[in-house]
Amino acid sequence: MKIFNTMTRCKQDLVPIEEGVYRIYVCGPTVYNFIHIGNARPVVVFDVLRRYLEYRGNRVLFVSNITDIDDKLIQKAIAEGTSMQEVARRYEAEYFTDLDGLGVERATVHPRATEHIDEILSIVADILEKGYGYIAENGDVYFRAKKFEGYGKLSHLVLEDLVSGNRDLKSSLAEDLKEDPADFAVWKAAKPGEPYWESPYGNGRPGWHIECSAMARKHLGKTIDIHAGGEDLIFPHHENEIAQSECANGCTFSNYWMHNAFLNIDSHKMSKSAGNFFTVREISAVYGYEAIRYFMLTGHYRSPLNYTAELLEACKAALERLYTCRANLAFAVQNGGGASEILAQKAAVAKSKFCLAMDDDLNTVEALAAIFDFVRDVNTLCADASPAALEIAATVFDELTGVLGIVQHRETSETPADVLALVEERTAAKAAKNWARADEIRAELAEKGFAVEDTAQGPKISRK
RNA sequence: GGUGUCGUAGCCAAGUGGUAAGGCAGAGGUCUGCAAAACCUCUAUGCGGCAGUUCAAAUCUGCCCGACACCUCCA
Repeated sequence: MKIFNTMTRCKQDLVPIEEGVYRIYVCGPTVYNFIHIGNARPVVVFDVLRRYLEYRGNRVLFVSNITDIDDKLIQKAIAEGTSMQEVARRYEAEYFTDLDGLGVERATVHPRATEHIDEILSIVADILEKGYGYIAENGDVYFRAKKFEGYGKLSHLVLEDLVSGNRDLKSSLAEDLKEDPADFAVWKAAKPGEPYWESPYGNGRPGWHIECSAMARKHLGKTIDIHAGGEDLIFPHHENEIAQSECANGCTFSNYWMHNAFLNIDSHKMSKSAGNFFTVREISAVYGYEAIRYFMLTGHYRSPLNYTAELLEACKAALERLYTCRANLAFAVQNGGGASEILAQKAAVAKSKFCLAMDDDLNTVEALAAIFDFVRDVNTLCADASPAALEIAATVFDELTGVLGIVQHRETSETPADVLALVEERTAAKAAKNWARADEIRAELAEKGFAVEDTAQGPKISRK
C-alpha cells in the first residue's frame, strides 16, 4: 500500500516498523462542544484506513486522544459556572455518541490529557535536561524551537519567514517571557482560578502540543508508524510535537504523516463568526449519520470537500442503491438461486479493483466506483446465480462495504406474522385479479411501515 | 510577503502521457394489472484560457485568469 507522506511530500510504500502491526496516532478533539462536520472528516477517513489495514490482515494499534485541558474548556466552564472536568466529560460523551453514530470503531486507547500529567512532565524534564527548554520567570516552560535542527521539516516552512511574515507572533502576550518568538510553551504556569497540577516549575498545566508527544510515547512507543490529523495541524501542532518528541526520545517520532484536507461550506472554511458552522449532531438529525460518513468518502481525503445540503441528499440516494442491492442479494439467497457462477468471478474482480484503489493512498472514490460496478453485476446476475456464487457475492459485498463502514444497518428482526398474512392475502387477491384489494393491502402494509414489491420470484417485503 | 492546493458534464467526483470511471439529478425504453426496484439507451469531439514539448496531453512545461488554504485558536 502506498500513502502520501506529508513529510516527504510524495506517495511512499507503507512499511511498518513491526511486520503486520501498525501503530497509528490520530489527533482527537478538544471536548469543549459538539463536534462539527469538519471534525468528522479525519475521524471517518482514518477509521477507514484502520479498517482497511485490518481487512488486509494486520493488527492496528490505534490511539486517538481526548484533549480535556485547554483555554476553551476553561472559558466554557467559567461561563457555565461549572468545572472544566464537568464540561470535558459531557462533551466527551457527546463525541462518543457521534463516533458511534458515524460507525467509527473505538480506538485501542482514547487517552485523556489530564490523565497523563506524569508522562507529560517526564517529557518536559527530558527537554529541559537536554537543553532544549527553559523556565521563564513566571514559571512557563518554553521549547527553543530554533535549537531543534529539524524544526520546519514537516511543514517545509523556514522559521525566519514565519517570524518576519507574521505580526501576531511579535505582539503575543507571552512575547516578553520568551527568548525567541518562535519558542512555544510546553508547560504553562497556572493563572488564578484555573485548574492546575503541581510540577517542579510550580503549579501549572500542559501546553497544547506536549500531550500528544506524551500519550503517543506512552501508548505506542518512541517511534510510531503513522501520525495523522487535519491539515491545519501540520503547523504548528505537529511540527512542535516532532520537536518535542525527537528531542526527548532521540529518534524519529513518526515514519509517516497523513493529513486530511478541510471540509468547507460554500468553498469557505467553517467558522462560528462566519455563521457557517454545523455540528455532526444537527446534520445527522436531518440526513442521518450514515449519509455524513458516506459523504466523507466521496472525495479524496487530501482534497477539500465542499458541504451542501444537496450533496447530502445525493449521498442518501446513493446509499439507498447500495441497500437495495444488498436486499436483492439476500432475497436471491432466500430463493435458492440458479446455476450461474459468473457472479463469483465478478465478486473477485470487484475485490481486486477495490484493493487496488485503497492501496493507492486510500482512494475511497475509486473504491466506491468498484463497489457500484459490482452492484450492477449483482442486480443483473443474482437471480440466476448459484447458491455458492451468491454466498461469495454476499461475503464480498459485506467485506468491501464493511471496510468503508457503510451499509451496516441490517434488518435483523423477523417479519411480523400479521404482515406475512397480509402479503399472502394480497398474493391471493392478485391471483384472483382483485386489484382493488391488492392495492388496499399494499396501502395497509405501508401504514405498518412495510413495502411489498412483486418480483419474478414472488413478493419481496422490506421495511420502509 | 512566504508556503501550498485546486479548476473535468446540470451537481459531486476519479483519472497524472495512449484517446474521459463512478454517484446524484434528467430524458427515453424494457419489465409490471398498476407500482416499486432493477436493467438497457442517451446526456463533456472534450477536462479554466493561451502557447509549447510529443507520434500521442485532462495528464508534462511556460504564461495568464479564477477559487481556496496555512504562516502560533483550529479537524
